[in-house]
Amino acid sequence: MSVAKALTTEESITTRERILRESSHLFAARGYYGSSTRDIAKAVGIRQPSLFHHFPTKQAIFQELLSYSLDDSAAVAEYLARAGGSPAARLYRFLVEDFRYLMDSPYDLRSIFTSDVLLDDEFEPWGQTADDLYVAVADIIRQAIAAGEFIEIEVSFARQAVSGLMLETIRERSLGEELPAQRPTRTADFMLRALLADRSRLGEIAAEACAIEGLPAYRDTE
Amino acid sequence: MSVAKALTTEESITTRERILRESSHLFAARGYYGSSTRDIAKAVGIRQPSLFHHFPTKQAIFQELLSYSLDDSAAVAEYLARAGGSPAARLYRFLVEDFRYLMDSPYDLRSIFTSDVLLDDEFEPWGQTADDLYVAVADIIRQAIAAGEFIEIEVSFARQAVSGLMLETIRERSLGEELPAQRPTRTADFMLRALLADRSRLGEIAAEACAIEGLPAYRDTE
DNA sequence: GTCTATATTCGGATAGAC
DNA sequence: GTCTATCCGAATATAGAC
Repeated sequence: MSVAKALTTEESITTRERILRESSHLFAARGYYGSSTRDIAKAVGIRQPSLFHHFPTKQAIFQELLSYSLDDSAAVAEYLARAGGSPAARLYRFLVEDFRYLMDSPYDLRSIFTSDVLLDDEFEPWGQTADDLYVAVADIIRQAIAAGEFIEIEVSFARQAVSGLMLETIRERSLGEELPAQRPTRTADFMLRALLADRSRLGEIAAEACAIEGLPAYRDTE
Repeated sequence: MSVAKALTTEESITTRERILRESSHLFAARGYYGSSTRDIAKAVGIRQPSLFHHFPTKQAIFQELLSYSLDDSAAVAEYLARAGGSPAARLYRFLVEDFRYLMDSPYDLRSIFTSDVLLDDEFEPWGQTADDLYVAVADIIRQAIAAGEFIEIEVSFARQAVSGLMLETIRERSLGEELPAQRPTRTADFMLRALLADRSRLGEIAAEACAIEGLPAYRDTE
């Protein structure tokens, strides 16, 4: 019954949504410029000009994927940067939330993070959003160092380590097999182990992270 | 005097080498398919058809960059996977060596690691080399867990964390400013802090890592 | 070793029928 | 909402002069 339901759900996906999903996989595999509108159309099962009924340009497809992957993450990071309580717990919560969102997404978002294109003028607004996200994460790390929860470490370096782990997770997911459900917490554990001044607080911090409330919701597909 | 020397050195770079350097930057910024041979030629300061005097195809340029970034790293990782002594120290040494190589390289090797293209048939041999590299690193990690030096952690996850950090370092370097000279050891420290069962052994392990001898040499440019 | 000129294929996007 | 047919610019690569 649940299989039948799943199939029904699959079949009710709109063409527009299928374009987004197939595009994300092609962009991830061959880059934005390496994926032609003909490739996308073929993957979706329509002819090339039919794409332009759903999106005005190829750019618009990519922009929608960018917006999906960045807007909500940035909102969550900025919320957590301003929230109270343990900064370490807030970083932990961000990692768990963001990984889960990326893991469960039907899109393969590698091309956004590897960002062949993010520097281009056409996509500049999202370069800005990506910056906001980075600044918010760096801010949480700075707070954790100031509070003595993290070791003395260069903030930009720690922030980059976070990005590196995220990117690698997205990449792995797109290589095929499903990632285990514990992956988000495991990744957050890993990160915190490297950063905490007192490793034995990890359990306590994870518990506090779970209790944080009021986060902005992530967008659904469809 | 040393500045004059440096300038002389700069000016003695061959056209072929300049093609490799400019290509690597373009590939990193806009992807392999997003960078035309016209773009490359313009960056080098010659006309587009002149490229084909130095490389038979555009593919061949990318393949040379692939070979540069993967062959020696894989050789070093495989040597260290078979070497004796502390596995943790061997992983540490690999991280330091590989980061230094990537940091000091005149090429921007992001496009190789983000690998839009590595899955393509045309570049299949280097997909294999990348696999060899990953297997060797995973093997060192496995040895360290078995020896009780590392916490019980999923090997593939730890290996991915290594890749993520590497990628992020390459990316950062290419965004502009020079990275500090301590970056390789700092990165290795970070990684080991997350992995070690007993964090206090870090100093001792770094010292043993420095003492490892007989590593295959990395290639020079020109 | 670099140039001009050009062959040829493939890219994004539009017009208009159904 | 999808199709066929088509425009037009840009892509890789070659030929042959200097």
